[in-house]
Amino acid sequence: MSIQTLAQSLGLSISTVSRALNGYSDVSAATRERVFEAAKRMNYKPHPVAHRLATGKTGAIALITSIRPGNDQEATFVSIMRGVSQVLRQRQLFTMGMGIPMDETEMSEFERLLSGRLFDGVILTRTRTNDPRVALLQERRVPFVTYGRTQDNAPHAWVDADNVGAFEQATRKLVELGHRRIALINGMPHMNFANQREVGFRQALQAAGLSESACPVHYTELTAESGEHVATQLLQLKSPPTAMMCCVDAVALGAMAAIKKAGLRPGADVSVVGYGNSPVGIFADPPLATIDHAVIDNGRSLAELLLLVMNGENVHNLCVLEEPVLIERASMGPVAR
Amino acid sequence: MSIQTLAQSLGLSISTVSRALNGYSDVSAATRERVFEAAKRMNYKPHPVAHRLATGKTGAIALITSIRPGNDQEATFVSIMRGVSQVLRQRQLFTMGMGIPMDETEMSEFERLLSGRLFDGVILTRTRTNDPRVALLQERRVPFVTYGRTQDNAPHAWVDADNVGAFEQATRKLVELGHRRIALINGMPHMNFANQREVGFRQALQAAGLSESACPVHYTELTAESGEHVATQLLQLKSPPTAMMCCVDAVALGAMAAIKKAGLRPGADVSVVGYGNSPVGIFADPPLATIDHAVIDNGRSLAELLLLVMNGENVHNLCVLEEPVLIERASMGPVAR
DNA sequence: CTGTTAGCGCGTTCAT
DNA sequence: ATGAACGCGCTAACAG
Repeated sequence: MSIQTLAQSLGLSISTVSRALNGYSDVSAATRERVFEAAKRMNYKPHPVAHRLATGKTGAIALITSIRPGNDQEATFVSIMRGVSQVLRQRQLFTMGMGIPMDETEMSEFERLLSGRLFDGVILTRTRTNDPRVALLQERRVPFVTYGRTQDNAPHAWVDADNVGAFEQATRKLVELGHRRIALINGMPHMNFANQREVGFRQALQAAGLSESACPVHYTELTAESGEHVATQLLQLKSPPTAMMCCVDAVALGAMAAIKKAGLRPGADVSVVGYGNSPVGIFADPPLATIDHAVIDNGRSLAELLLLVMNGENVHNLCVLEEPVLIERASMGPVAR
Repeated sequence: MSIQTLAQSLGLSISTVSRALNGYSDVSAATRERVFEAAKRMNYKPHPVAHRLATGKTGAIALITSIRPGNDQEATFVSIMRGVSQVLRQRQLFTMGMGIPMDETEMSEFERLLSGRLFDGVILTRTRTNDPRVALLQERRVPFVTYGRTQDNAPHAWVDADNVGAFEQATRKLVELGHRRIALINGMPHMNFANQREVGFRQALQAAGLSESACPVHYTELTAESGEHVATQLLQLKSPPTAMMCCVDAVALGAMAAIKKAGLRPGADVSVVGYGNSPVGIFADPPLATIDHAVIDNGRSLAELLLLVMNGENVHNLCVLEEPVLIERASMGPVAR
């Protein structure tokens, strides 16, 4: 069922049928009617691939993340996909989630993906402070938006949480609760979100006049296992921290486990704060204090910005900064004395 | 940089260049060399869309899941994607994750997706006992494999865990520990995995001669919140269960929270068993007994089966049944007396 | 208003 | 061993 057979059965030329279907004004109302009726009756659908070849548009966008072992943050990816696809579906666009391994093959895989021309635009997640993928997207002039900012790349559209502010605020809160030895269990510092959270953390320390030596920073994988491992080490220090800021909830849950295994009570003896408000955190024991983060809304914002970028909008002011909210729960409390 | 310009710069015809590039035997070795050299030098890549139009192949496969609010099982989707893409990448195939909302628009969206011709094959997750999506894939003759079996559909290739055996075994273990009132907090029964887990559960009850009335089954969303809600109700029964089998870990974590709020100790007063071996379970308090499930391996299997199906293999014996493993942890213990 | 024609970029059969 | 010519299915510039 091609446009050809449809045209023949109508006794019209292919181009007339095409223009009728695509809503051109230079076709008579009567003809348009006939064409639409016949198309519906014969259940004609334009061949998408031929359509793509002729127009250069694919009708799909890619949501790209990096995948690597030892990363339990996968649920957020699907949440973002949910928000993105919800918006793009209304525009008849497909959202395709794609994962690229974060190893030595990364850039060649990324390049292969871009060369595949499967999509009209890209949403790139998990940005790094200096992100070669962003550079390549810009070089290729692919419309894109990032989830998370960068630091050393040329300007681009982005959606991000105010990581600095969130960690500054949460750390300050711990200071107000009397904590003077606060550790940060952070993600790898080349990940931009981790970098920012550390900045916020240090700002709060400095404002409070806390010594850096009493407030160690560790970099680790984003897993409960890593969180437990690092927290166990921290608790063996001569002057162990009385509070631990954790870059994500999974790490925080691991840290709580370590605290309990050391015979201490999270929230009472050692405070723990996570990030992400993951659904199980509220059911942890004690419930996990965390920083809430509207991931699905971010997905919607990403989609809306991408539509603007694909529409040729100037990229410079296309950004959305979300303010996360500290959720105080029992894992966070006054310093023990 | 099309094949045309490449051919011109070589003083060859388009067809010769094409055949040289595609490894046809009827082209001289010398010419082949020249063509390859020039292609590399000029960085020629065939236009993927034109290639797709000419061949009918897209070089991509879709991993499709249904998305809906109140479902915390999203991490498994990314794990599967990881396994699938790992295998398919070696074949130069792209893996695209796509989510379709599980509501009244589902089938029209699914149809639109299939009509988009963005992929050569499909992996369909979260099967239902009677799955209209499977029926449509068969009608359209799209090569596909499901993650999870169906019951009322025509035969198809699948990968699945032995849900019946896993829940039968875990429930039997609870019986051996002395439990006589065991509840099942299950997913919606039209989801095939939930249906199967209930079958296994009931088999164990029957074998042990336990009364159905003492062993209630509840159907709920796959969230910690729902788990807590249902468990709270269960604990208010006149003869509350001494053990709770939960269809997923998130529900189990919620159930444990409910048990604690009721002043009881999970594992000592009320045993809890989950499913999925989610990474935070081992750090729960007490550590969560669960059923381990090699999700990434399943992803690899899915990819391998799909390659066979796309290769025209007969579908009837294309299936992989995984045996999950019960992991006994402290949330599971002898019945209190 | 409608039809003719020319791409889009590639794969492939059929002569030579 | 090579080239000419056609098909894939559709869009769009041009002519009438």
